Amino acid sequence: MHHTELLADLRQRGHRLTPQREMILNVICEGNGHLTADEIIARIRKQYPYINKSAVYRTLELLARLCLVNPTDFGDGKVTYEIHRHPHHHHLVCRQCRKMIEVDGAVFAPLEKLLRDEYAFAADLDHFAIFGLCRKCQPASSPAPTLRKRRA
Amino acid sequence: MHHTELLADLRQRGHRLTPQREMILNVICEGNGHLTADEIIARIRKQYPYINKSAVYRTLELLARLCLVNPTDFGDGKVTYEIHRHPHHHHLVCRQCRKMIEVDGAVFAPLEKLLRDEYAFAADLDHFAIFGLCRKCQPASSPAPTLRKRRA
DNA sequence: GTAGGTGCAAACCCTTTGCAGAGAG
DNA sequence: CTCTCTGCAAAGGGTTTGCACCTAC
Repeated sequence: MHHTELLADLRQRGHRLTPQREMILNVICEGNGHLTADEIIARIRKQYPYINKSAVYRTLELLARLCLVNPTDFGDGKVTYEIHRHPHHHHLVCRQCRKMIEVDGAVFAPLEKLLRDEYAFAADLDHFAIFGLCRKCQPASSPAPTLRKRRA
Repeated sequence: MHHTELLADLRQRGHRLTPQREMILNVICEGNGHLTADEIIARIRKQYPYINKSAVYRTLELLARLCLVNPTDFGDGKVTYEIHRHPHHHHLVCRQCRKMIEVDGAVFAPLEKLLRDEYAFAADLDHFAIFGLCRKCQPASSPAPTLRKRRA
C-alpha cells in the first residue's frame, strides 16, 4: 500500500489533501510497523520541523475512522498506528522483555466464528495485542513479575 | 471470594493490613464487576471521606502484582479492576453501545494451545477484552462508526 | 468564497512520585 | 522501634479542545 493510494482514497471520501496529511501518511507507510503519534511527529520534523501535534492527532483519528490505519493500544499508555493490512495480523507482546511477535490473523478465525455463532458478536479481531511471556522469558517466570502499566 | 480471605492472603505474603487496604478490598469484592480507581474511591468515600487517591492506586498496583485482582484496560483511558476469579472469563465490549458481554474463559483454550505450540508463547489469556459490535448494533454497522478512544 | 484544516496554547484526565509523618507488627 | 504505608500536593505524559487564521477546492 503506497501513500498516494491512500491519499486518493482520502479525497475520494471527501476529505482535503493537505501537505500535513501527505507527510503523515508517507511516514506511516515508510515506517513499517507501529508508530506512536510522537514517533510520527519526530520523523516528519526531520524534513519539516513545523508539523503540528494537533494536526497529527486529528489526522490519525480520521485515518483510523476511515480504517486506513489501525490504532493499537499495547498497554503502555500510548497508542501506536499502522497501515491497515490484509490479511490481518496480531501481536504477541512479551510482558517481560517487551518483544513483539507477529502472528497470522488466521489463528483467530475459529474464535471469531465461535463468538459470532454463540454470542452473535461481531468481534474486531483484525488487529490484536496479546500479552504473555515469550520463549526466553518463560523459565524464570513465576515469582510475581513487576506489574506493567495497563494490560488488556 | 470474601475480602477477609484476601486480607489474610495479603498478610501471609508479608504485607501490612491497614484500614485502607481493607476498605479497598471490601469495595472490590462487593462491587461485582469492574471498577475503576475513581469508582473505588467514590464508593469508599461514602463511608470514609478521607481515603487517599495515592493509597488506592498503590494498593491496586500491589493487589494486581499479587494476582489478587485483575486489571483490565477497556481502551477508554482508564483501567478497571476486578477480583481475580476462577475459572477465567473474558469480555466482549460493543464499540457502539459499550455493552459488555461476559464470555467463558474456555473459548480461548484452543488459541492458547496454538500459541504455545506454534510460537512457544505463554499468553496471558485469563482476562481479556474483545471489541466489536453486539447483536443490536450490527445491522447499522458498516459506514465507518465514530472512532472510540483507544482500542486494542 | 467557504467549509474544512491547521497552529497554538492551554486544558484534561488518569496516574505517578517525592517527601514527611503516621501506624502496623 | 522500625519499616511499611499513608496523605498531600505537585508533576507527568499522552491526548484533546477552543479559537482564530489559513488554504484546498
